[in-house]
Amino acid sequence: MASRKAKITDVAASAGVSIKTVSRVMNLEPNVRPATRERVREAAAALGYEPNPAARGLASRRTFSLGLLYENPHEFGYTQRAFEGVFASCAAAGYTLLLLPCGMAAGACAADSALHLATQTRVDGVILTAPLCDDERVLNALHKRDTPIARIAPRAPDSGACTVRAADRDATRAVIEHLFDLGHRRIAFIKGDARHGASAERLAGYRQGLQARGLTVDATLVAAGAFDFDSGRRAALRLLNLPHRPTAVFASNDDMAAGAIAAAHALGLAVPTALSVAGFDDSPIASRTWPPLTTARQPVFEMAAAVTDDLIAQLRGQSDQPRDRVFECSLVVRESTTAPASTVRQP
Amino acid sequence: MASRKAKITDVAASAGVSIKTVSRVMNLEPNVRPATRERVREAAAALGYEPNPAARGLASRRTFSLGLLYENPHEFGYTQRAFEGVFASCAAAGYTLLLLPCGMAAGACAADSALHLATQTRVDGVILTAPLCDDERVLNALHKRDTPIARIAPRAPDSGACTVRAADRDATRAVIEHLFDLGHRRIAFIKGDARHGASAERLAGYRQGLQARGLTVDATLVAAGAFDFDSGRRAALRLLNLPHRPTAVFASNDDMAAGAIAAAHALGLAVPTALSVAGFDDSPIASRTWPPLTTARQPVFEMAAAVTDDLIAQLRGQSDQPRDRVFECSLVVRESTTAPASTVRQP
DNA sequence: ATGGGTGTTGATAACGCTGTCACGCCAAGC
DNA sequence: GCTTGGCGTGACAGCGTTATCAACACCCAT
Repeated sequence: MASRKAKITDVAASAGVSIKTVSRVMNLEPNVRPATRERVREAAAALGYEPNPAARGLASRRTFSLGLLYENPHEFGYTQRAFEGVFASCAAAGYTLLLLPCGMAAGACAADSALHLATQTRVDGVILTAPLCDDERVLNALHKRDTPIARIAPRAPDSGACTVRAADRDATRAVIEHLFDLGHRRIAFIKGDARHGASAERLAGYRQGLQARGLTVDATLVAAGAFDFDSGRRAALRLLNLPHRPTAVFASNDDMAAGAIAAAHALGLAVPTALSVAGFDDSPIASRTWPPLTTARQPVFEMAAAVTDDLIAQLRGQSDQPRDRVFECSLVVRESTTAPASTVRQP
Repeated sequence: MASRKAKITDVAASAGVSIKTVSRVMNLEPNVRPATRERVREAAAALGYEPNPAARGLASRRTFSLGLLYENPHEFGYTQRAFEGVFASCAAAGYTLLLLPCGMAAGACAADSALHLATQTRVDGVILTAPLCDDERVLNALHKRDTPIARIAPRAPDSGACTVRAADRDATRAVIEHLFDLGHRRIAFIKGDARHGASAERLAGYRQGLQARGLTVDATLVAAGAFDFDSGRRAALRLLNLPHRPTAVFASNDDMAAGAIAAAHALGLAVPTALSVAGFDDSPIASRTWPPLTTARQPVFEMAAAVTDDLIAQLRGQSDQPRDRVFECSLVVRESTTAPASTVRQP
C-alpha cells in the first residue's frame, strides 16, 4: 500500500522531475517529452496520486465544477432526466456537478439562490433549467459575475449563452394532427405554466395543428394549467363538464395528462373509448398511467448532455460562439388515444 | 458597487483588524470581542465579501461538502425526496452537496464510483442510500479513506456510521391488517429488490400481519419483484391468473403497486371493487394512479435530513456516538382499497 | 562560428485562507 | 506587589497546486 496521501512533490521525486513537470502531465499540457510523460504517469499511478482539487482551484482560479440550477421539485421526470444528461457530460469531462435547487425553502427566492451559488460555491459555469433560465434577476446576477451560462428550454435563444430547446411547436402539432387523423374534431388543450417558454410554443403548435387540418380554435376548449398533476385534473374536470365536451384532450405535459385521466375516471368516462388523452415529454409517468399515455418524446437526456458539452467547450476556450441547439421530438403512440366513439363532423 | 472580488485582506484593512480576526469572525470562533465582531461583520457585508472555498479547503483540509451516493435512477420519488432532505440539512449547515450517481454508466461499478468520489472530489463525508449502503466494496473503499458515512435504509445498523431507517416491518403489518379488517383473506405480496434491507423487513411485516390475524402464509401468494413498475406489473399478472386468485395485493413499493393496477386493468379487473391494491412509500406516483393508492407513508425527507444532521454533527466533532434512528410510517388510506366483493372466509 | 527560434525543464512566487504560537492586557490569588 | 491564567489579537508559516519566467539544449539559417 502507498502512504496515506501522495502529493505532487512525492510524484516529482519518484519520477525524478520537478513538480511543474508533473503538473504539466496531469493537466495534459503540451511540450513534455513522451518518455518523461510516461515516467510521470507511472509514478503517479504507483503512488495512487490524485491532485488536490482545493489546491488546484486556489492556484488556477477554477473549480472544475458546474452548478445545475433548477426550481421545480415536482417535475420529477424532466428534472431527473436533465440531471442525468448533465452529469454524464460532466463526468466525461472531469467536472464535478453541484445541484442547486432554488426556491425550495419558504422564503428564498430564485435570484438569491442563484447569487449564493455564484458567489459562495464558486462554480465555473451554471446550467439553468426552465423557468429559471428566463428569470431576469438570475441572469443579471450571473452576468454580473461573468459566470458562463447554459440554458435548457429558454423562451428564446440568447447571444451570450449556450442554449438547447425542443421543437415544441412542431411536436405538439404532430400530436394534434394525430388526434385529428383518428377522427377527433373537438380537441381540448391544457396550457402549461406561463413562465416556461415551452408553454407558449406548445399552444402555438396546437393552433397550427388545428388550422392545418381546417379546424378553428375554440377558446372554450383551451384551459389553464401549471404543469402539475392537480392543475391538469382540475382543467380536465372543467373541460369535461362543458355542454359540448371534447372527445380528446391534449395536456402540455404528462403529469397534467395523468391528471386528465384521473378526472375522466372520476367522471366515469373510459379512456380512451370515451375520451382520448395525450401528453408531452414521455416522462416516467407516461408509461405508468392506465392506459399508458400517447405523448411527444423529448430527448431530455441528450439535450442536457449536449448543452453541457457546449458549456464545457466554452469554458475550455474551445469554442467562441455559444451554440443554440434545437432537438426534434418524436410522437409516441400508446393506448390513451383512439378513434372517438362517434365521429362528430364539424360543419 | 464594491470592487470585483473582495478578499479577506480587504475586509481586515477596512475593519482595522488582522486577517486572522476576520477569519475568526467568519468561522464563528469564540474569543472575539462583540464590538470587534460587529465591526468585521459590517465591513464584510459592505464589501460583499464571500470566503473563497478553495483557499479555505486548502488551509483547513476540509471541503465543507458532502457526497450523496445513489444507484437507482428509476426510483424517482424516493431518491428525489431523500435528496431534498439531505440538501436542506446541508444548506442549513453551510455545506455543499455533490450528487454522485453510481452505476449509471454501462461499465462502471458502484465501488469504482465510490472510490472516485472519495478521492478525486474529496468530500468531508458521504451519504449512502440503499442498496449502496450495504455494498461491502463501497463501505470498504470509504473506510480505507476514513471518510465518515451516513446510511439511509441499511440492512442493519452499523456501529461506525450514522444510520436511519423506517419501521418497515410495523408499517407493512399495519397495511396488511388494514386489508384484513376490510374483509380480505387472500392477500398477496409482491417482494422488493432483495439487495435492499427493507425488502426482507416488509416481507416479515406481511407474515406478522397475517399471523396476527390468524391467517397462514400461502407461498403461492408471494411473488418476486424488483421495486420497478414492470416487475410489479408482471408479478400481479401472475398472481391474478392463479386459479384461486387474491382479492388484495400489497406491493412492496408504490411503483410496483402502480404496475399491479395496470395489470388489473389489463385483465379487466376493476380496482378496488374486484381487487384492492396497496403500496409502500407514498411516493408521487401513489397519488397519480387511478384510483390513488393506499400506502404506507415514509417520512423520507425528514429521515434524510436527520441523518445528514447527524453526519454533520459528527464532522464537527459535536457528537462522538453515531446515531441510529428509526422513523415510524403512517398508513395513508386512499381509494385503491375497499372491502372485497364477496368476503371469502378461510376454513 | 553566430544569432535566433523552438522545445523541454525547473526555481520560485503566488493563490486566499487557517493553524500555531506569541504577545499584551487585566482580574484574581498568594 | 508579583505571579498566574484566561481572553483578545496579530505575525507568520504553511496548505498543494498552477503561473511566470528564466535557463538550457538543440537545430536551423545566416
